[in-house]
Amino acid sequence: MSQRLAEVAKKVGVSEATVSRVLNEKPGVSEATRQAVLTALDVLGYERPTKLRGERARLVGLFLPELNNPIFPAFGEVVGGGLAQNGYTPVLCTQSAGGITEADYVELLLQQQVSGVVFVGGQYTQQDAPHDHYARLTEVGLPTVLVNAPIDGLGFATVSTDDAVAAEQAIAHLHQLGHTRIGLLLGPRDHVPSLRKLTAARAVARSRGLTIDEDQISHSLYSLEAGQAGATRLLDAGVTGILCASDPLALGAIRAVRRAGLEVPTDVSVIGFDDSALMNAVDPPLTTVRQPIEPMGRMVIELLVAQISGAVVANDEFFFEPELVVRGSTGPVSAAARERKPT
Amino acid sequence: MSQRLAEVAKKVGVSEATVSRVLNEKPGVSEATRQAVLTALDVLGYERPTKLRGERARLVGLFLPELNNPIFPAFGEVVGGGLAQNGYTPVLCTQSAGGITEADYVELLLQQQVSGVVFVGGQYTQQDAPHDHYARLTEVGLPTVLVNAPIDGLGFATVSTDDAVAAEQAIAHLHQLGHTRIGLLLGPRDHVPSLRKLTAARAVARSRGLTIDEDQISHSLYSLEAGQAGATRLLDAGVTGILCASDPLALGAIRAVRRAGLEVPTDVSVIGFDDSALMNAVDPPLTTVRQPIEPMGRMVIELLVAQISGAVVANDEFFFEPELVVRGSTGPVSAAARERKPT
DNA sequence: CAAAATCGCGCAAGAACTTGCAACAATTCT
DNA sequence: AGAATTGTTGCAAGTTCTTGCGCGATTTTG
Repeated sequence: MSQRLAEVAKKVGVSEATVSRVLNEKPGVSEATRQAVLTALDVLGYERPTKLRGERARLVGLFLPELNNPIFPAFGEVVGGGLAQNGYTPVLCTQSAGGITEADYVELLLQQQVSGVVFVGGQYTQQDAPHDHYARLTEVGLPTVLVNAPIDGLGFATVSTDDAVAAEQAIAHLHQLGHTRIGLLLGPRDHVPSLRKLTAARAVARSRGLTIDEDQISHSLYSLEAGQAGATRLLDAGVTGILCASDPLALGAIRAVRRAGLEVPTDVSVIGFDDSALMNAVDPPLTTVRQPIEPMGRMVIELLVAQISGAVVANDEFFFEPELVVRGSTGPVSAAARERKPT
Repeated sequence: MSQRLAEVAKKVGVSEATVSRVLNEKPGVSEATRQAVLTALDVLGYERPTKLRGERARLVGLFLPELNNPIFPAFGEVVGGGLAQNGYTPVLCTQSAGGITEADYVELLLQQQVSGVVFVGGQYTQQDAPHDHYARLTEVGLPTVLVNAPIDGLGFATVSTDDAVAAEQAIAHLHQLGHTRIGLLLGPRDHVPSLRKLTAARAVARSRGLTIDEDQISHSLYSLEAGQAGATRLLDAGVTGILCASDPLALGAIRAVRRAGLEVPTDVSVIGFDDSALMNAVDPPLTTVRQPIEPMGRMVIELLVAQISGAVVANDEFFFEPELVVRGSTGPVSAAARERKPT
């Protein structure tokens, strides 16, 4: 490994001086020789010093928790597109089971000298998960934007859907349809957006004279199958309307309803959350609370780009109002349903 | 910018020698001093030489053409997970409109010294798109694996779903149900997998005494809306069964059928392709030809890892047999449908 | 067609970085 | 307590890389 520069020089048949000039973008080297040197550099596995790598690739880390729930690819598309338009290249980091951890990804991105990081989901959304690696980001002052949950004490700019409004709209919709026993199908117990929905739902319910007991709340993982299992428990508790924390959970709930020999929305109404792709094509078309991902994505880009260009942005949490999209999975509570009792 | 090392040394209050030792991970430096030097390095914006950036991040570029069609996130999940299990970090590259081109991404990955590249889709699947940047990959001998279409003359290992078998299964299924006027809703005219399906479908149709005329073939972009438009044309031609080149196209076709005042599958049968997520939850549940993405993904990983570790793998195209999944969007041709004539 | 200008390149001096060695301090052993 | 051991650091010599200068080749100009 010794005599690296000399070795390259010998390979191309030029002097060390010429190689050095190529490496430092100095003038006085013909294009032909320059290419020859660069080729030899690659052939010999010589790592080009950073200066030579064109202008620094302006990379931005983009964390998506998973790709199964279509809302995350959708966020990825919006944010990734916005980054590209601003001249940044998104490096998508998805947590795949058994693989690389979020902390590993953060180190990796720091090594790659990324210009910034966007988290659309990750450990920060779960209170009990390790949060230590986020401190690394503040340490080196890396521009960072979070989506849908803040991290206390680290002062990251955050862009969130207003979960309280979402819960309020959903509960109001169900209540107006005559539902009084409403179940909540949420994510894990320490998941911030789920907690926020829970708190808001309880408050709204109370103000409308309803109660949401413990057995009307189900925490599960964010998969269709887990949703089906959780919803089955809720049905046992006699609920006639289910508010779900994601669209896949809602699809699981619909499956659970059918498995119980009931129909949606005749016997049980189901509301999803996200309005991810194809939710108008499922059976029945899903009533759901839409996250305004386009404006949120634009805000994320704006905050990130501002930080990268050195501006000190307000490290507030910016809330975006969701929108209830009424389709076919909710309806008036039926007489039969009103009779149905907890088992 | 001169005297870089000396400058750092002065800042920390040690000799150049010590800084040099830290930079090269040499022993004989106390942990405290090491940290002090590293901090000063960051503070002064000194770019750490690559050696110091932990062990080289083993990156692998993963090209997905888009994220709207759920089959691509699904591929991403399988391949990304497999890479992680083998100690590689996937860098997902998705073509976002107006942003960075595929050629740019390739250059970027080369600069980042990736260990290999996987293409799940991209310009190589379209015969008329520029292919020049792929030659760069062979030039530097970067391990590369393609999915679902080969590139002539460059000798990349390729893993594909057998489009011929897919077309055969779909046509056979429709024919058995009594359909004789079968339409093809395909991707762009120069899209290799679509061409392969077209060729195979025509051959199978001929062997069964059917014909597929020009007006029974529709080429469009791969979006639900484009599919709807294309399918409308096919319905005008009087087809009773439509074979689509992707699931979103099939959903577009179903929408077109309904727009025409007809029903699926009573009046028109629709077959998708991919069996992407949620296709059993749409209305009606979609009959589709499943791409075996799990085994394909494993093969991709195997081929890539073998190449990275220096093995010379056969640059063949490996074909995987798809599987017809019969659900609710196909049914026997009705008397009314048989009467329906081209407009 | 020759003189002049320009360009590309190697030489060699010097700058930047690495490393063997010895000095010094802290700790452990006798 | 004193000696030995271990670990940390700076000095200075050795490598490796950068750059000013001039030579020769090629192109341009009168």
